[in-house]
Amino acid sequence: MIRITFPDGSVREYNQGINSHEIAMSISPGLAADIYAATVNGELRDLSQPVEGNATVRFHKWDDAEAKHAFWHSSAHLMAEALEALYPGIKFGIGPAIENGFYYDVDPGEGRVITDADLPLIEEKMKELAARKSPIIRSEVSKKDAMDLFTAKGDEYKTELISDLEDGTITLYRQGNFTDLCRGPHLPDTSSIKAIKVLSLAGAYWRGDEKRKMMTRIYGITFPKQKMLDEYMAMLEEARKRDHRRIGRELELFAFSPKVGMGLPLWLPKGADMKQRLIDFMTKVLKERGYTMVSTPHIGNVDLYKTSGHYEKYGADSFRPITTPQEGEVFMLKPMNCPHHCEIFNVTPHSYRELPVRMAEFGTVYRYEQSGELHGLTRVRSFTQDDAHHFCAPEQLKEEFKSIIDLVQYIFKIAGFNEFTAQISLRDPNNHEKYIGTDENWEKAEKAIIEASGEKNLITTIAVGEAAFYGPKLDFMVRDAIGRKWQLGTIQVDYNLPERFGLEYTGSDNQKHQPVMIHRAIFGSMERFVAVLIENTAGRFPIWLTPDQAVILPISEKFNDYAKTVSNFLNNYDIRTLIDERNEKIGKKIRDNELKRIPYLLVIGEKEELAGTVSVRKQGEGDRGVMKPEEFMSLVKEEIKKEIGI
RNA sequence: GCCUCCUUAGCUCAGUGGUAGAGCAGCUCACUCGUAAUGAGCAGGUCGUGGGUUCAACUCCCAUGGGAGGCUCCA
Repeated sequence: MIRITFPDGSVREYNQGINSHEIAMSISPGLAADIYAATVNGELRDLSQPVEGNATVRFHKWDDAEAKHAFWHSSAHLMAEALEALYPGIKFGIGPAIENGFYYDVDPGEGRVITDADLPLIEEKMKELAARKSPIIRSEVSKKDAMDLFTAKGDEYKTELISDLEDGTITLYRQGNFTDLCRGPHLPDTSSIKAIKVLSLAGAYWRGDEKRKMMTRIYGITFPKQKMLDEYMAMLEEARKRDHRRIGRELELFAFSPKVGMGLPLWLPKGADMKQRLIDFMTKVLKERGYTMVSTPHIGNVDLYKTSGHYEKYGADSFRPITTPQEGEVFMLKPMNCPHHCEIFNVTPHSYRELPVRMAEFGTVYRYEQSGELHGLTRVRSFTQDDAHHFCAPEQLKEEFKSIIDLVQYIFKIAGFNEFTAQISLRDPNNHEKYIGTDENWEKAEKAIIEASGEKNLITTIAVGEAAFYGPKLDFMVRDAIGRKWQLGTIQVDYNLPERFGLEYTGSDNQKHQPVMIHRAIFGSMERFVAVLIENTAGRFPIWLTPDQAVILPISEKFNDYAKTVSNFLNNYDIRTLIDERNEKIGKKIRDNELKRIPYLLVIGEKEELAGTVSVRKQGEGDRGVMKPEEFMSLVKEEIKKEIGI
């Protein structure tokens, strides 16, 4: 008999050789049907693997990442089995579970191409195979046997993977006619894979190396219930509707023109207006928080970037240098603002009494991103950073961090991102050569970040070894309305540039000291921030920010004059108000303006003109009743005050 | 950059080896209207660009521009 301990502390006894699935079954068949993997003595295992000896067992239901992982990993194998049946001789790379579903990288073989039209066929085959309820069988093999098996099959990708593995740790999983090299864990059989969708195709380099072969990556997702798949597909559809590129065009916020150049955004009047409003708001907040605004040119002498080290690091991947009629004179488009800011710091001598210096700029930078990397406003070749640099003494780091975290929290709240997390990136303690700066300073900085985050109650994860070579950092991730994560703000400590630019200040000891530099951005870039804002709000922006706050809808052209009176009144009070003067029925005007996401629709007709009122309709919510223009104005002002406190 | 796919009117999309269609948007006219699409008419495209095959190309082939998804979340 063996003793099994459960997470709640209870203990049950079983015969030798029992597996997790059978244990779950003994508790209740309902539980057994709900679980997909088990953690046995802290190790993630197949349900069908026997439990040896006394053990603690924790079952994983669907909501656990471990369960989804096993489920999707087995689904990847199921897809591979289908692919092998459909395309004999196909070769397999890797096929992992991912955050949403799974993929398999395959090489269909010379001259064979898998296209979108094939996806439904693969899906059908998977359904057919899943219905066979084949058991998924694990086996441990020697390195040699594994090598022989996949060599015989001619699968050079698997043999390459095996050659990197330790003998004695290699396991295979087989279901039906398909055997795969795999660590597991897996489902006991394919019967629980009920809802299957093969989603898309993509190219992916073998082992992520662009010098190696391009594999065909097939993405899919599966669920134990059809309803869950339906919900997932609905979520994808919702994400598609919120796509900032689509909404950006519909609401006339921004555009791209191949003639201007790919990745170079054109801000249309409404989008430019919104962007400027964000900049104005941020500028006001920064000034209140002890920042000084600076402004620097869009180009800089190549020597500037040689000094900063950016030329060496990014020069080859960037826009080409700009030459002038003057022999030997070379400029570059500015890829970042920091070198310019360092030179501003260097213009005057500094005393410890002035520190910290907080220098901010909405600086437009230019980076030659690879054409395939470009994406809407989130990945562009010219963008405006809400950049700032703090120059401070090492002992001021923690306070500076706290002030920035505070600012980030404030701005995110106003922008409507109520849920966010932060990642602290520290250096790899075993690889000191990789980093610049003294151990003492690194320890100080890392301690400052960790303590500041703790004191500001940030939810953080710590990533060891993820720091930049020049310093540790703190990155912020927001979660949007449909659960997607976006990286927005970043705070980075830098010991590199102060050294390269010879920055210094005079301390209380009358000695020269090197300041520490902090790079930080809250929005990240105006482009990216607007994109995330669009996707988060689906174009229903906060009223303080939205391009048009109200639109007046006259019932007929007879009331256009009264509409002008009301619109003049509201515009005088800075309520951004339009009139829909088109000769259309009121239903049509309402529909069109609802689709434009204008927060308030003011219907006016004979009754309103006689009473001197407006009939207020809130976007997406419907009729709010009749009120005087003054009352409506106060209502909007009140709402803005709630949003941004002004 | 690389892989797969897409590229037809301002937008969303049909379409066929015999030189183009719809809806919406736009314009004009009528209606002067009460909370998510009034009706009629008009106009709008050398089918992304450049080659090739063909009696004939929007359609087939090649090149090129642009767009979409993706390019380790590791056996």
